[in-house]
Amino acid sequence: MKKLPRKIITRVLLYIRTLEGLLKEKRYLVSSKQLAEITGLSDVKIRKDISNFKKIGRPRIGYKTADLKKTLENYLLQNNTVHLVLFGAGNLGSAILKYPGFHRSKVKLVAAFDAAKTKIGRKINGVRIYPVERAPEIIKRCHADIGIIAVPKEHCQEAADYMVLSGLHGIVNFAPCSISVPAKVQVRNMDFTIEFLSLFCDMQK
Amino acid sequence: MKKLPRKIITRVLLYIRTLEGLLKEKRYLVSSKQLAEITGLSDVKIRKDISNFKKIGRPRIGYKTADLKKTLENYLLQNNTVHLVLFGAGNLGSAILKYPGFHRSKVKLVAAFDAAKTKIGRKINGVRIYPVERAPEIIKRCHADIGIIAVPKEHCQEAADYMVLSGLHGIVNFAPCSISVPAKVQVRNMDFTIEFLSLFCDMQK
DNA sequence: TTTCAATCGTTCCAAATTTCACGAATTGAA
DNA sequence: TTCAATTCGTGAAATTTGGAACGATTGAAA
Repeated sequence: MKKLPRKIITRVLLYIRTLEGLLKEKRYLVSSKQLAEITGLSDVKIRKDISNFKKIGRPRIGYKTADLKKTLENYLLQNNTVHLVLFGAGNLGSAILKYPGFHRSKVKLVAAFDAAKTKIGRKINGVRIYPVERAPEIIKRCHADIGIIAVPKEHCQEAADYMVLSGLHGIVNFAPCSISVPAKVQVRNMDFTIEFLSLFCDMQK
Repeated sequence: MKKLPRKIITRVLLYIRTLEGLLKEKRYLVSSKQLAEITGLSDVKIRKDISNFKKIGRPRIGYKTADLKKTLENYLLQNNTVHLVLFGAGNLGSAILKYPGFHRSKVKLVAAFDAAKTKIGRKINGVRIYPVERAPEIIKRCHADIGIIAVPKEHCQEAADYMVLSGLHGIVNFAPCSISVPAKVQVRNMDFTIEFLSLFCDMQK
């Protein structure tokens, strides 16, 4: 099947999250219009996104919540668990390690790295902290998929280099600086300041 | 002047961040091509973004770093400081309170709210934590612009309601759930799980 | 002075994305 | 059974976004 653009992938993941919530509330049927109300997207867009996968909806009825969720998950995630490693166990890093949203989901944080001697060997929320030098070895051993950068921006590129060296092909960068990596490595930047400011500018109508 | 789409705003904020970095390195001239290399965007796109504001570049030379930064800032931020309030001083909330990236930027976190009696009255990084009931009063008093949701998802909608009640028109939601707010309120969702999964799906080519 | 190379700014075009419009399917009620 | 109402799925139009091409400008070198 064809590769989907990122926008659609992100929305579909939002549908999956929403469907999970609906299932918890025992709502076993849902229409694109209801999903639209919850998510704030348009119903047509939702139907079109869904139609990338399978004709699973029934006119006049909507979708079976569980079936739709399963269909979307099968296509996007195929029962995979995404393995994450974290660089930087400071304030933000620790918060990510303790993030409860991961617990029962398809995401697992398997190791953390830090430069501070005092932190090494400790465990946070069951995840051990290693010295950065051991990153390549450990990342390969535990088959990590994605690296998270949560180090001060002075060490941002260094962390990225370790990740590339370790064979990671995906990086989520929380540091407020750009990194330089080979083209095959995908980077997603999450600069809180930029997020806040961009929302603010948007608000100024 | 015309309102710019969000994508451009976000990129321009990235240029501003990049230009700040260049100034620190005493690089007083920069070309669109150099900015492209640093940011990973295309030089044409960068020139086009910049041309929304003013003809400030000089062929064969590029842009004066300081002037360009000032031009972009003037248009987008107009010397405003964005005032943030935080709901939820747990792990993630505390990390945001301690986030060093805000210090010398246009963003200021002015108050935090939490439901836990034990946290109320404490200060984190100079920001006092108040009971949520006092949110409307305090938010109005300190002219906050944007609210950050960092509460467990069970209390997500409640936090959003307080924000709307307090007159906020922008919300950044870190909780993994959708919120329902009036149309005039802008919401930006930051679900870490979705970010990681979407990057992962993208990587699967 | 003239020429050349680099870089900006802009127009035009292609691709991607969203919205619109509508036919098809299904259920429930008359 | 027939009709009305609802909702899906989709082709087409419209909008947005990104990219290619290119003229214009500038500084430097011959």
